Amino acid sequence: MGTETQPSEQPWADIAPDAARRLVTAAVEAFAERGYHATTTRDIAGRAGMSPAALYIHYKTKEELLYKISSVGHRLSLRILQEAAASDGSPAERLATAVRSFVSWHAERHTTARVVQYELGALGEEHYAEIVGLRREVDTVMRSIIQDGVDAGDFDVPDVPGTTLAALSLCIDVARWFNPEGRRGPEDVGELYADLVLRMVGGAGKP
Amino acid sequence: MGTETQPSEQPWADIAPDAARRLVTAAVEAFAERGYHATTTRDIAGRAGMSPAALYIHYKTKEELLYKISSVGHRLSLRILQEAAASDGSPAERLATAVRSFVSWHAERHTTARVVQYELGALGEEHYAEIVGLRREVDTVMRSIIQDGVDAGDFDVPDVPGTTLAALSLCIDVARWFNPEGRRGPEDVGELYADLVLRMVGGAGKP
DNA sequence: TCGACCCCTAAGCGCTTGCTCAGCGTCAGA
DNA sequence: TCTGACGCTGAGCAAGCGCTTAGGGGTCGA
Repeated sequence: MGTETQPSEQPWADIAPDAARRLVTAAVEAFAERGYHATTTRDIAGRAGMSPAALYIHYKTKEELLYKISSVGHRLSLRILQEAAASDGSPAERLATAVRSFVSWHAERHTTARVVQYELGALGEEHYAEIVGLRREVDTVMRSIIQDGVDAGDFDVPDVPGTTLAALSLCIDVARWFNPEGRRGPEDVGELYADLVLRMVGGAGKP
Repeated sequence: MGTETQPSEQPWADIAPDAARRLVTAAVEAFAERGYHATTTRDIAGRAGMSPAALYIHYKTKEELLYKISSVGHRLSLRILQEAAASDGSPAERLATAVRSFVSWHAERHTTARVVQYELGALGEEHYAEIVGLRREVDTVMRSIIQDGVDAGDFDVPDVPGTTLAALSLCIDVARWFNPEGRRGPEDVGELYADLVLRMVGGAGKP
């Protein structure tokens, strides 16, 4: 709940000209609310307090804005997962940390995460291919934690790729349903989900 | 794998004039592929082998098509869940059956499910409210199975609403990532997920 | 004081969108 | 043979889309 979010978790802090940053945050809001295709460039510019033409001074196309959001968002969430995976502790502890932080990022930044996770299909071909590469890395990190637990004899997992898929799917889908007005805060969901994923790998009571 | 799908699981079998049915199936394909907003009425009509104007003889608007798909799809998936919940057996067996059939429907009919689960936001206000009601029923059914297991002492679940949310989220997200070309068939995913959800409720080895 | 530079806007272009409408062919019943 | 209902098409309308362009108005160093 009261955990202060690090600046690194605020995705757009270091985007260069002020106007460009205002445009990204406006686009994130709009894309998350209505979806990429239902959002107009006029709407984005309006939310950023500018005329429609101003958008094209900072970004070549509307798709480039989406790409920027998707790229920065994917890299940030991947880094959060990697840091958790590289931390000290048993596989169970690392898995719990990974799920907790990955999930609470998806909840805390659920507007960004929604765009990141659900608007991939609107990217151009090359941009899409690049993002798919990042997603594969996410999968690799999660699978390696689970595999470590299996190798150490701490987890009981008959199907490692399948369980990895399910665990990531669970985390990612938080972006879809999370409601900041709801009873559960980001940290609460992270805690709940860390427990559930530990149960899935059969390593709940392990050191 | 070889399990024959009942006609009831083929959502559009009983839509009245042939042309109207061709239009729904064309719309499902198009919406699932590109999303509602990125799909044009010309595209839908084209896939159904008709001129753009023909669409409006059978459906008042493009949104009405989406509503039809969403309504039929939600009712069907709800019924599948309800039937599993009403079956004989221990809570663990009923939960496994529910997850297995709910998940394999989402995989088997993943194009329909994708529209059902991810295009809600494009519905008009009244239609949206109606669909939200159906979704609440889905939640109620799943929660009651889990609660039964807790009451019977078979499950160990500290947070019933939270676990219900997670279990449904897991099932629903299958529609997003499922790939019919992949190694896992719908029945395989159903089996895997039934096991994982049983682990989540701590009732894996129970009668 | 001046010109160079950067941001920005007003206006609008070409195109696509959801949707309409007059009319055409087909076919059952009289 | 005529008639009316039905299912459909070709053509097209108004509105809105992504994006462009010409030019205005600040803020600099010189």
